[in-house]
Order: sequence, then C-alpha cells, then structure tokens
Amino acid sequence: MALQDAKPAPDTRSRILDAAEALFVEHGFEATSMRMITGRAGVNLASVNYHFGSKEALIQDVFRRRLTWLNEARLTALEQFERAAKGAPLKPHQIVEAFFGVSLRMAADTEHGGHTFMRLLGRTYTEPSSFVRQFLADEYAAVVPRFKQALFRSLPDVPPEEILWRFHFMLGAMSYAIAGNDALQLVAEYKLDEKDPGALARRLMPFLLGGLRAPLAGQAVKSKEKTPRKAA
Amino acid sequence: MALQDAKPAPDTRSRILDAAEALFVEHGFEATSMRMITGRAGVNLASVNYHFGSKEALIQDVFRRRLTWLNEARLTALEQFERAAKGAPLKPHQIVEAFFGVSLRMAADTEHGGHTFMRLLGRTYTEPSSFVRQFLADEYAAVVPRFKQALFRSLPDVPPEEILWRFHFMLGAMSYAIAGNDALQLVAEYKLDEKDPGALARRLMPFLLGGLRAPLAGQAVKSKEKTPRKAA
DNA sequence: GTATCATTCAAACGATTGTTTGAAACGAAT
DNA sequence: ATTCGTTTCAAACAATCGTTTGAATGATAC
Repeated sequence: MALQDAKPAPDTRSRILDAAEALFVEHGFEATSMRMITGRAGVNLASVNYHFGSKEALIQDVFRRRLTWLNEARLTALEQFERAAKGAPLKPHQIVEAFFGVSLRMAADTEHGGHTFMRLLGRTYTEPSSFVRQFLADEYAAVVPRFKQALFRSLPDVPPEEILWRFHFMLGAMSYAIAGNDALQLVAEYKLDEKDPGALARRLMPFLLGGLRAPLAGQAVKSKEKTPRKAA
Repeated sequence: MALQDAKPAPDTRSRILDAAEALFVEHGFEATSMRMITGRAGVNLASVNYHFGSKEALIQDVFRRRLTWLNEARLTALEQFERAAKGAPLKPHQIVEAFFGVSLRMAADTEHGGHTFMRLLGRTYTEPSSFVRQFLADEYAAVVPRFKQALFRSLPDVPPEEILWRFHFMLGAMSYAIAGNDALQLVAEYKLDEKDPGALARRLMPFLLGGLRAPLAGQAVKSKEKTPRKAA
C-alpha cells in the first residue's frame, strides 16, 4: 500500500499497544493476559512476543509511547514560562500549570487515548511491580529536577523539603482525580462529566495551588500534635 | 500450651491474614499467590481455602479486619466534635481531622500493622478489580454521607458539588502520601522518615486544608479553554 | 479407650499463564 | 518465476495458578 506513508495504518504493533493500554486500565497488568490483548487487538497470540519480546517489554512500550511526549511537553511549557520571565523566578501557578496543566489536558483527550493513558499512569504510581517503578523513575529523571529547582526558586521562604512533600501531595491528588474516577463514586453518586473534559482541570488546579501555598504547620508550636489548631 | 490465653496465640487464621496483608502491599492481589501467602505464614497451602473459602474471601477479610474499626473511629471522632459544637456547624479543620487525622494516625502505627494496612487501602482505591471496589463501597456507605453532610454545613458558601470534588482530591492526596511512598522517590531521594511517623500528618494536614479552602476557580471566565491563562 | 469434632497435611486436579516452535503466507527485489 | 526477509498462524510447551480431596493428626467429651 502506498497511502500508509502519512498514517502507518492500524498495523499490528499499534493495535496491540491500544488494546493493551485499554485492558491494563480495566484489569491491571497481572490480570490482563496475552490472550485478552491479542483477542481484543484481533491479532495472533504470538505477535506480542514477536513484536515486543515479552509482556514486560510490552508494558514498557505502552508507557514509552506517550510518556516521553508528555514529559517533553511539560518541559517545553516550563521553558516557555522561564523565557518569558527573563531570569526572574516563576510564579507557583505557572509551575503547577506547566506540570499538571499539561497532564490534565492530555487526560482530557478522550479521542486519541490520552484519557486512557493518564488513568493508567496515575494508577501505576502505586504499582508495586518493581520493574515498572524503575522504568518510571528513568523516564522522569530529566523532568523532575527541573521542576524542583523552579519550585525552590519560586518559594524561597518554604523549606525545600516541604516543597518536595507538597509536590508529592499534588501528584497524588491529580493521579487519583484521574485514575480513581471509580473511587469518586464512593463519595459522589455521579461520574466525571465526560462531555466536559476541561471540568476536572478547572476544579483541580485551584485545589493544588491552595495546597501548595498553604501556611506551614505550626513549626513554632511543638506542644502536642493532637489536632492542628488553626491554619488560616 | 497454657500461656496463650491472653494473646490468642498466632493462630493459623491471623497468621494468614498478616502474611496476606504484607504480600498484597508488596506485590498486589493478582501477583500474590496462595503459595506465597501460606509459605510466609508457615501454614499449609489448603488452610486458606479451609479458613476463608477462597482467595477473594481472604482479600475481603484482610480489609474487614481493620477497615470496620477505622470507619468506626472516624465516626466517633466526628461525633465527638459535633457533641462539643452543640449543633453549630463544625470547622473544616475539625472534619478533616476526624476523617484524615484518624487515618494518618493508623498509618503511623508501624508496629501493629496499621501502616501496612493503610498502604494497602490507599492502593486499593485505584484497584480495577470490581469485587474489591464493591466491597469498599459497602464498607464506606455508613461513613461518607455523614462527612458529606458535615462538610456541606461547614462550608455553606461552597457549592456542594465542589465540596465533593475537593473531598475526593483530599482522599487522593492522602492515599498517595501513604501508599505511594515509593513514588515519592521519583521526586525526592529520601524516604519517609520511619522514625517519626507523625511527620506525615504534620505535613499533609495543612496541605489538605489549604486545598479544601482554596478560592473557587474563576467561574465567570468561560472564553476559551485551550490554556488556562492565569489562575491567581 | 473410644467416639467426635476441627484442623492440618501431602498430593493431585483441571485451567490458565507467558512463551516457543516450525510451517504457512505475504510482499518486494532480483 | 524465484528468492529473501518479514510477518502471521495454529499448536504445543513447561510452569504456575486457585482449588479440591482423603487420609493423618490433634484435642475434647463420653
């Protein structure tokens, strides 16, 4: 075929990736069998091992396909803000926007699989499997230090350790907001409105910023740690 | 033996529960086999099916053993605040303390398995397996409405829907803070200090309150939703 | 001692797992 | 038309899965 120069056509490789991505979200890595994947993709069972080598390698490729792009987009967004700032420290909301805003926009893309992937990614942060965690660590190695440094400069009065914790908290809130859409039904009766993918971002970003800029715990008061008295 | 009256002795049942709890955190439900569980517990393979019936039933009992107590403790804490308030609406920080403070105190208990269990619980919110989700929903059925109502009364100016979202965000931040301790290593080089289990609570509670009370998103602006221009 | 109960044990069950194999089918180049 | 490299296919592989079985063991009551 000649017309598959632009779009390589739904070839076996990407059909497998799509099917695996969706099934991993639905059932998890372990509970998703090769036969489920190849069955959904409409390809032969052996083709996964032929194209990817193993199930582990397939899992990694499922992530690599989109995670590399995502992290580059986050870096690009950060650098754009930094260029505009001309050496001045960024505002916290800009850094949050660069990291989490990009993620949420990807999660809002329900057509090209971005939504599915972000659910999978969020779920994977708590994935016990060690090789997945190691893989994630490698993929994030180029991004995290840049954002850390930007946050340190942006919030010079906040202890760096505290900033890292809050970054971690923000990551958790976002991941659950995307991945744990099912868990939301514990709290509310309704689901996330699929018709308005931007709604989550509009609700989450203020929460993240509010948490990031919350007054520090009473580091002066160190009497009893029963109940935090008042924060604001 | 006569001296095993006070402490019912590490009987088979609870040895299985302990081993399963630890292994589920370490490897997840699917990746943890019956043979791993019985091997660590030092009991016969068939004893799981004898005492619990099936692997599914074992999983549910692992949760039930501690979750029932946890939810009762959360309710007790809430009712204590409500009694003291004499009908007046509670302060947000009191509600957060009742729900999340109790959880964090359980997570700080590294000796009696509370820490292990809370990691497992946090991880399970994103668990795809349907029967676990259904089970969690049932266990939370008595607790969630009470806290929802308390929050609605406490924040009469905030739309109820927004409150539910923020409750969901808080749940996510806490779950990740506990369960995703491994994910923290993506961000920081160090781990949570095991010697100071209360540290997490002191860091997390201000973050949660800051997010809960953050100013609402600019619900007036509704121009284009390409890139959120400015938030603050 | 003997009967009765609950529990433990080694062994095996069928089903399913990820992976491998060797032949068949395909497309492009000679 | 024939060769070559790539891809697909049905079938089988050993390993492991959760579960079941029936006999051995233990403790308790008669």
